[in-house]
Amino acid sequence: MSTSATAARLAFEVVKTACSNCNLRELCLPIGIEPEDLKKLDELVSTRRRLRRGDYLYRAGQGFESIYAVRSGFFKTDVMIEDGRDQVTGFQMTGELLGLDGISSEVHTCNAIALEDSEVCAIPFSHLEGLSREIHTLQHHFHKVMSREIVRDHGVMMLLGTMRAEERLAAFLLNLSQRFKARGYSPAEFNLRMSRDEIGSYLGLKLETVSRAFSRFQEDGLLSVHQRKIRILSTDGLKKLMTHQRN
Amino acid sequence: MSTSATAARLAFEVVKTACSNCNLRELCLPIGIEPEDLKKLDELVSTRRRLRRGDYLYRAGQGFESIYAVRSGFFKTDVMIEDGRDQVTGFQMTGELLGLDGISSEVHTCNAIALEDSEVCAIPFSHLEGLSREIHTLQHHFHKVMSREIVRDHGVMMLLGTMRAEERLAAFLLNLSQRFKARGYSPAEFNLRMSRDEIGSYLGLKLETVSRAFSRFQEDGLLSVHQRKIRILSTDGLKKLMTHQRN
DNA sequence: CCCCGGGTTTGATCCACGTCAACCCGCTGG
DNA sequence: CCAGCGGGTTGACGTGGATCAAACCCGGGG
Repeated sequence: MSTSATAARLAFEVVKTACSNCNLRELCLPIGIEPEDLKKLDELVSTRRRLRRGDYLYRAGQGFESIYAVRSGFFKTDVMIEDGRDQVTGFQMTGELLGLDGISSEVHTCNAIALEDSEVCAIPFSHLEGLSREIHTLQHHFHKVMSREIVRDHGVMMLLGTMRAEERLAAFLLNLSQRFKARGYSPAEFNLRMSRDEIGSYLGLKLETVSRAFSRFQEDGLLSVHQRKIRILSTDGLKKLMTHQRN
Repeated sequence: MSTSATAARLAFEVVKTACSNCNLRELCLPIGIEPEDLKKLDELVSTRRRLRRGDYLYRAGQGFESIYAVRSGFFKTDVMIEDGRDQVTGFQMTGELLGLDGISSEVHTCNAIALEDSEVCAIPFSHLEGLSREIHTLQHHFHKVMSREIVRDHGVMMLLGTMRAEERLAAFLLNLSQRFKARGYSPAEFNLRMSRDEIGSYLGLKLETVSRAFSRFQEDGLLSVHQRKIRILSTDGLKKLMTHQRN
């Protein structure tokens, strides 16, 4: 498969990166590391990489060798099957990890695409494994991160398997809201980095359905929507919508 | 939550278990381990546990301390949300691991239930972490297993998000078939351990829809179905159904 | 032997979401 | 300033699967 075309123009740069003073330590990997281990940790991140909106961080089929921590920006990952159908499997924001799917077969199984200009730290996986043999807390934290990804996926399966359109969108918005909040941004007002189509793909809906759900939420006074600018007017309303409805 | 009721009657037994001569080594964890490491490995599995059909291996909310390898039998895992809705997140057979979801928060996030009389090896997670610091290949293999779980979940998300009822069932049957084959059983003829309802829950469908799809496959000569006894008559037919259809 | 009950099948009807199509809005570039 | 365009909204209509309901099948117990 000729996936290298656009990927080729991606620029690498070796940077003197310091995990030890990175202000998003807790979100990424190194939580609760002993001071004396911090300098070892700094060797972990060998390269920093900048991406422009639309750039691929990696593509399905490419060899796997690093996982990536989002330093800034916003990504989506998607998978594709033979017949051309594809689906967004996740959206990643600052402090979150990308590429865990590649470990199993040494090959990336999905595409990771920047939804806005972004910057990531590349963490060579073999280094990570090596270092996590020395630093217990790093090892354990990494395992937790992988496990959390599994739990998150179960949540999405639940959403896709049992929830109706408006519930899915409500769940999606509440999740985003909370993640923005955790990063110090307003949980009530933010703008979406992804299109209606991408939201739909993630939620197993068509973009028209997503659009209608947005309109409905606005009519009901739960939200104000202007293009991709979202303001949540009633978190409770959204939550109620999810829990209560039917079944 | 009073989850301890039925769980209480589960019997533990400390067994002299030997991973080193377990005939499903390759499926479970220890692949490609050096001979001298094998005896260390044997200390890993501290307890064996037998379960009867319907028994819970663990419940959502219980503290996490071990992962489990299925030695024999068949399990399902399911998650539940507040309002009572639940969904089957997976079916596990011989040689597969259970409990990876519990690592992230030290608490199990789903229920694991035996669908037939089964036996599992309990692998205390802290032991596993300790040993994987010594044995590189164990560490790496474990990471691969976790990653594979993530990839599998993405596949299910794809299925739930983009496939129609019959495609879902076809994909499900092909997957089962392949897993039976990998274990030395017939890929063409097997009997399902789970009810139509459980299949439906896993596939995001109602049991009636599952039942109708089975009937349709039978009419079309792809399958013969008698109760839970399945015989696949045309693997290609099932595959074609998945790839080709619509969209 | 029949009765009972859980799981399954099948049919008739309903409805949430998909599909198709028109239109709109805000941006970019000529 | 306007044209063109990609993304978004809205409406009319079709349909796949849910829902409701009845009947069936099979194993187990009296």
